[in-house]
Formats: sequence, C-alpha cells, structure tokens
Amino acid sequence: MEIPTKYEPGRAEKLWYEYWMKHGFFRSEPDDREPYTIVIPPPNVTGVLHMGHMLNNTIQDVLVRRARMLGKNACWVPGTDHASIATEAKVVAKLKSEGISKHDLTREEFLGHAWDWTRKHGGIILEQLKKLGASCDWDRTLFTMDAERYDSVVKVFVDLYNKGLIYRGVRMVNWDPQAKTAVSDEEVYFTEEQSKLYYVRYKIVGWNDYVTVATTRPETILGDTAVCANPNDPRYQHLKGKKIHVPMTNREVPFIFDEYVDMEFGTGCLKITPAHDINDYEIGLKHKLESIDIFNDDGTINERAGMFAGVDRFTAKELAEKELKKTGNLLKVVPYNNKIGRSERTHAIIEPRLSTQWFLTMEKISKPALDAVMNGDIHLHPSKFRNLYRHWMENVRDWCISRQLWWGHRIPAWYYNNGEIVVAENAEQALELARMKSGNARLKESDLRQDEDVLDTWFSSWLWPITSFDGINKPGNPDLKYYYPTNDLITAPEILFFWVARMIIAGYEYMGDKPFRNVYLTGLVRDQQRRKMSKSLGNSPEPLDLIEKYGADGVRVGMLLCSPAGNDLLYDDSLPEQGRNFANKIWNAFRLVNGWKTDTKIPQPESSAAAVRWMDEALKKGTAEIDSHFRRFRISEALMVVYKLFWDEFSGWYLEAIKPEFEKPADKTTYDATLGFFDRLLRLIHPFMPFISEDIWQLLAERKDGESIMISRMPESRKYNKELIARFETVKELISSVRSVRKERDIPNREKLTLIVRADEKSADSEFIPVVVKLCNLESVSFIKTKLEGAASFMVGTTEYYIPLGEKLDKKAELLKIREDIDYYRGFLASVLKKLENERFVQNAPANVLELERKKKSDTESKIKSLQEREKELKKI
RNA sequence: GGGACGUUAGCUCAGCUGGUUCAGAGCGCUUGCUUGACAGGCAAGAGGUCACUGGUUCGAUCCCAGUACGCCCCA
Repeated sequence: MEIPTKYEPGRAEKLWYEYWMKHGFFRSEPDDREPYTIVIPPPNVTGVLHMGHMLNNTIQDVLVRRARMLGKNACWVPGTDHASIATEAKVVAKLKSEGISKHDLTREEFLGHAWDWTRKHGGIILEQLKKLGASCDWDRTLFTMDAERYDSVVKVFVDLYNKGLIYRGVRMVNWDPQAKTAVSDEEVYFTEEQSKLYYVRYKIVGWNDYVTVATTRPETILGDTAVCANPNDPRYQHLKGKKIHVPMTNREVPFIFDEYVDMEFGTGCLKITPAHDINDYEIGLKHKLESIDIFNDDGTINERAGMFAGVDRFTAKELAEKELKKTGNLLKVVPYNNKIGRSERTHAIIEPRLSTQWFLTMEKISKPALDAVMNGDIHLHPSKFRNLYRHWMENVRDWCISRQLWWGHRIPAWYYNNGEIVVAENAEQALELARMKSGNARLKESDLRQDEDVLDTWFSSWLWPITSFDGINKPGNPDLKYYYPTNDLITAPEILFFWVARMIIAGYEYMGDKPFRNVYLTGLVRDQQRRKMSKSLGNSPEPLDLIEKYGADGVRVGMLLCSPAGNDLLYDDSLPEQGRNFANKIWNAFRLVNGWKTDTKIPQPESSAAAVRWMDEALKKGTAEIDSHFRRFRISEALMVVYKLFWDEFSGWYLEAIKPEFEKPADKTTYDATLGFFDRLLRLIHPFMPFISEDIWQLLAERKDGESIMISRMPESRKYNKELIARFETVKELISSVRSVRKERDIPNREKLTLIVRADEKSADSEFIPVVVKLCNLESVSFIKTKLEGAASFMVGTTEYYIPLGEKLDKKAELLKIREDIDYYRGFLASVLKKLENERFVQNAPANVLELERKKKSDTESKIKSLQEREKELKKI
C-alpha cells in the first residue's frame, strides 16, 4: 500500500473522534480510581470559538488526556454561560434589525426571543471544541441558566440574604438616557471630544469675595453640594470652615479639602456634585455630603434642580452659560479636549447616575479565600499572581450583583406595601413570608411585585465548580463527593478577580473547601504587533480555518509551543505551521519504519545494539523531564521535550543509526525495539497531538475494536543511566566534528574516511564506535598512542582525533585553526587562573567549586599543550 | 492616582532563588545538499557587556537599592 509522503489530518480527525465518542472514552462516573476533574470556563452560550478558547481548551485537553493515561478517572465537565449582557445585547440587536424595540415587548416576550436565540446559536461553540479534539464528558454538558443551575443561584441568593450578607445600597451607574437603562462599564466607549471648560465664580458666604471653579458641566452646578480644594494647596487655606454660595441656587455648601483634587488642573478648586460624577460621589461619601439628583430618566432636568425643569441636559448647559454670564459669575470659557463616555448601543452620552442596587458584603466571606491562596492550599501558576491576588483580596469591595437586564437569573426579591421587601425562592414562599412579616393574611400574590433586575453573570459562574455537580440542590451527592474539589482550573488572568477569586469564596462558603487545587493562568493571544486579538480589529484568524489548514494537532502544538504560563502568546501563522511540520515528521518516521522488512536470520549489528541501549535511556530521561515539567505546569516546556525527543533523538540520531541499507531487511531484535520506542513516543505525544498519535498507534500493531492509545498507560518515569547518555553526547559531538571536517574540505559523503583516535582502545567510548562508523561513513577506526602528522585533527573533550587526508590536507588552514583554538583556550585559562590566584577565593569557596576550577585548569593546560605540539609538528612538514 | 509584573540572541521565551547544566531553547538567518522516510527535509554555522548605575560577596544574569523604558489590573 502506498502511503502519502504528507500527513493528511482531516481523515484521522473525523475517524478517531467518532471512534472515541462511540466507545465512550470521554465519559466518567465515580469509581474507586483517583479522580481528576476540570470544569470548563464556560464560554458564552451564543459565542463562537476564538483564539483564546483554542489556547485555553488545548491546555485543558492536554491535562485531561494525560491524567487519563496516568490511570486517573478523568472528568472534564463542559458547559456554557448565559452571559447576560452580551447575549441580551445580541438579542436586542437582532430584534432591532427586525424593527422590534425591546421596550415594546413584555419581559416574557423578550425572554421568549432570547431563549429562541439561545437554542438556535447555543452550543455551536461546543461543537467547535470537538474539532479541536476536546475530550469533555459531553453527557454532562451544562448551562448556567438550565433548571438546576437557576435554582441553585436563587437558593444561594436567598441564603446569603438570610445570613445578612446581601443588602440594598446606592451606587453610581452608567445611565443611557436614550435607552433609559443602566449599562455596564464594558458597554461604554470613550471618545476624545472637543468641549469647553467654564470658569465660574462662587461667592464666599460672609465675605465680599469669590472663589473660582473650573468645570466642564455648568448645568450640574444645580446639584452641587460642596466646593473642594487640595489640603496642600496654599491658595485656599483661608477658606477652611467657610460656606460657599452655589450660583443659580439659594444653597450654601461647605468648602472642603481632599487629596483627590489636582492642584494643577483649572484653578485647583473643584465643585462637588455627588449625584452626577463618580469621583464626586466618592468624595461625597467620604465627607458625608448630600446628593441632589437633578436629572430625569430621559436626561431632562427635574424639579429638584430648582431651575430649567423639563429642559434637556444639553439645552440646560447653554441656558446655564447664559444665566451665569448674565449674573457676571462666568469669568471665562476656554476650549478643552476631554474624554466622553458613550453608550455602545445608542451612542448617547453616558450620564453617571445614582441608583439603588443589590450588594454582597465581601469582607467576611472572602477571608478564607485569601488565606487559601496565601498558605498554598490553592496554587496559582505562575506564582507571581499571588501578590496581585492578595492585594485585591485585602482591599475587596462589596460586590454589586444586580443588573438592569432581563436575560439572567431574576432577583428573587418581592416588594409589597410601600417598599417592604421579602426575599424567597419563589412567589408562593414570598407571599407567605410577606403575610407573616406584615401580619396581613389577606395579602394576595398580585400585591407583590418582583424585582425587575437580574443578577450579575458572575453570580452564577462563581458557583460553577459546585453546581457542575449539582452541589447546591443536592448537598453531599455522590458525584459531588467524588469530584469536588476539582483539580485544575485553566483560565485567563484578566478574570482572576471577577471569577477565580469569587469561585474560591463560594467554595469555602458552600462546601467548606477549595473549589480547585491549581489555577493555571494562560496568557492572552495577541497578534504580531502585540494587539489583542479581537473581532472588531479583524486581526484574529478563524480557528476552524486554521484547523482545516494545519490540522487540529498542528494548531494545538502551535498554540502550546509559544505560551509559557502567564505570558502572552504572539500569534503568527508560523506557529501552527511548526506544529503541522512536526506532525509530518512523525508521519514520515512511521513511513520509514513501516517500510522495513524483517529477517529473523540476520544478527543484530553492533551499531544497532548500541543505539537501542542509548535510545532506551534517552526515552527514560525524556519521560522524567516531561513529568517534572507537568508537575510545575510548564506545559510548553514539556511539549518541547517531546518535540526534541522525537525529532532530534529518535529521528535524527536513533533511526539514522539503525537504518538498514537500502532495500535490505532489518534484524528482528532492532525492529521490535524500534516499534517499542515508537509506541512509547506516541503515548508521550498523545496528550498534545491526540489524532496523529492515535492514527499511527492503530497502525503500529494489530489492534482490536475498543483499543485506543487514549486509554493506554503513559510511560512511567524511571531512573536512567546518566553516564551512558553523557557518553553518547560526546559521540554526537564526535560525529558532528567529522561532518565538519568533510564540509570544510568539501569531501563528499560517499567517500569513506579513516578515523584515528589518540587513546587506548579500551578506554575510549568503544561501545558507540560502530555507530560513529555508520553515521560518518568510515572505512575504519584505529587507536594510536602518539601524535599523527599530516592529518586533519580535532578534539572532543580531552581526546584528540585524526583524519588522514593525504594530499587534501591544507597546512595553512590547519595551522590557522590551531592558532585560533590556542588563543581561545589561553583566554579561558587566564580567567580560571585569575580565580585560583585570588587567595580569598581559595579560602572561601566550597571545596567542590575549588576542585572544579582546578580540573578546568589542568584540562585546559593539557589541551593547549597538545595543540602546541601539533602546531610544531605541522610546521615541520 | 493606587497596585502588580517585566527588561537575557533578529523574534518569542527558559535559566528551578548566587560557582561547567551558565550564557541556553524554538523559530528566523547564513552556507552547502535531487543524501531513496520527510525540501513541511538533512548537514554545518553565525548571533548576546544578560536594560543602565551603584551596593553586598572570594564570586552576580541570579540578592539589594536607585534610574530608564515597557506592559497589565484597579480607580
């Protein structure tokens, strides 16, 4: 059968993924093996796969596949997130394109559309993950808004409320006056816009004097409740304790001091409007100032302003300007560039506005989560994130958990009478509670009104490791007991606080235990200019196209090769290309071995026997290194070991060393050993490249239906012979040197050479001499004890080698080379001597270091000596 | 403004907490190769005052301080 010279990934990917699914290899049920659990960071339900997902899920799959092959009961739980903001925005946009406005729909109607959308687009992303080779237990697929998860979220809210940890409070939100809704920070974009800076004078009460304030928003003067300067500003010290009269009103407000004020900006004096500026709000809280909200929902001025009631905010600005000018309070107006926040959806200018929101008290419940990371109960990889985590957790703020949206878990709070609140799992319980609390048994369900808002998306995902096993609804169920705490969490550092920290908090609050043992933080995928990959920039390749082009294995390797933990990955097409080339290399190594015929009558050549002995040790060494890298989550380095083990050691050295002559059969012993090595290598490769490893593994021997590399055992780490490996490294150096001699003198490969070693036959690395003979195409190797004249020479370690060249010897070139070597070694010797002649070094350095330096000295001296001898000999000729 | 991290070869990064595992890897680059598995390959090479300035030490890429630049998170 003719095997193509290039590996074709498409066929293998389809064939083997179906095979794995058919045999249920991804499924996991509790048993008596050790569990290994990962819960997926749930992608947005209506999202599509991007490069970040590719990286993240490749890493998870590598870990899961490896754990499985280490004999653990591996369970990777997949699922999607309802992503309230993102999904709702998409549904709103889709309805808009059909001419439907969200405000024309009832909540139920809108949710109907949202569910339709979710059912239509939901889970596409999970199908895409399958193309990547993800070995999730698909029978466990979850959704943050499915029935069990929804109930869990509601139960947790009620529980936290009853524990007194949830409260209602005022907070500044980004208000979109056109859509009449609050929008999240993520939905606000900033543009640099030309505006004006107004210098307005405020009268100092009791004095015939003024203080000047610079502001971009004269209309909000109507809501001012203080004027503020920096406490270190000498210009305003005399105003301590004074009252200031706010123009256009009859209010007198305090003059206060706060470090927040920038002395360089404007006049160094700031008007404080707590209801309409986020920074003013903070200052207002600190100084216990009154907040006067002067705007209506639609951005018009309300009665509380005392002036301009009913006027739009932009008109109000013009009117205020006129009014101030008329009273002589407007001193000057200068052009000014500032950053204006606009709503992503309506492009209206955002109005900061106070509103009542639900909050979760964080301080108490976050304590165990801080401790867990600090005392090493949970490991962050790389560990540099510990400091960041600590800083955040020590300064944790209360969590605003309500969102003015419909798509999500509706807040289980009901209002009745005039602002009385009950919190319960459902309407019936709420009614019962309300009757009890009010003492009014006649309250009807229609007297209760449920809160319109939903919960922050993270308020469901913070429970993910628990709800993945339905741990809130069914505490202590068998799955939960077996799989919780999970092992590793793989996610991006940007959501360390939003998500990871909160999962840890929830874990201790609801399970009394950590949700996972290790957190591996991946980097961001960026393009060559270090820009984030994003849809809007259009700089992100389409992942499925990449898989099509380079193969899933190739793309996986590409993603992993260049992404050490916590470092960004600068994506370039050369990465999956390298991965594809590696797959091809494996494929061709298989073609070679597969093409050999064996003959049991042929004895094993010495060179092959030696190569087999070495390859076995090299594999043991590689396996140990891979284990060690995985223990420390150095996944790209583990892959690099596999890569070099296969490409350099196995293909480059071993296969070349044992390769039978053209169209001649191989001996059985070597052949079997080679298949054994190939098998071990494929198993090491499998977690990284599941498809090609399975494809070749299935061809390597007769396999029965139901056999698979993915359920075979990973080669185990064993002690290896360091000394033998070191000897072979010297042999490699020797072989390279002979090749150099050929290259420098243009001696073709097929021309046989003679190698002479200045050493005792027994003391040399005679074990591998047959390998050298074969790889260098040597006529013979002999040993002498004296110098040899008229030959090319070189040194490996402290041993001298000669290759007689007869006429071809270029005396001048040889001499030059020797001269260079002598100069180099003399320089080296000088640096060693400098140390050894330093008395304090000799006195203070540890014995072994001293010993090493002395050995360096004697080795180098002997090298120089033999080079000099040789130089003398050459000159004689 | 507060905080965290970083600066090592043309690029992306290792260097596991001071001494032949010390200056490394992969990619890229240069020069040869129709070498009967693979040009998606093979062979041989070139490339770095380890950001800068001080300090500690017998000895610093590694520890300390400062400077410069970069990046991220929070506000």
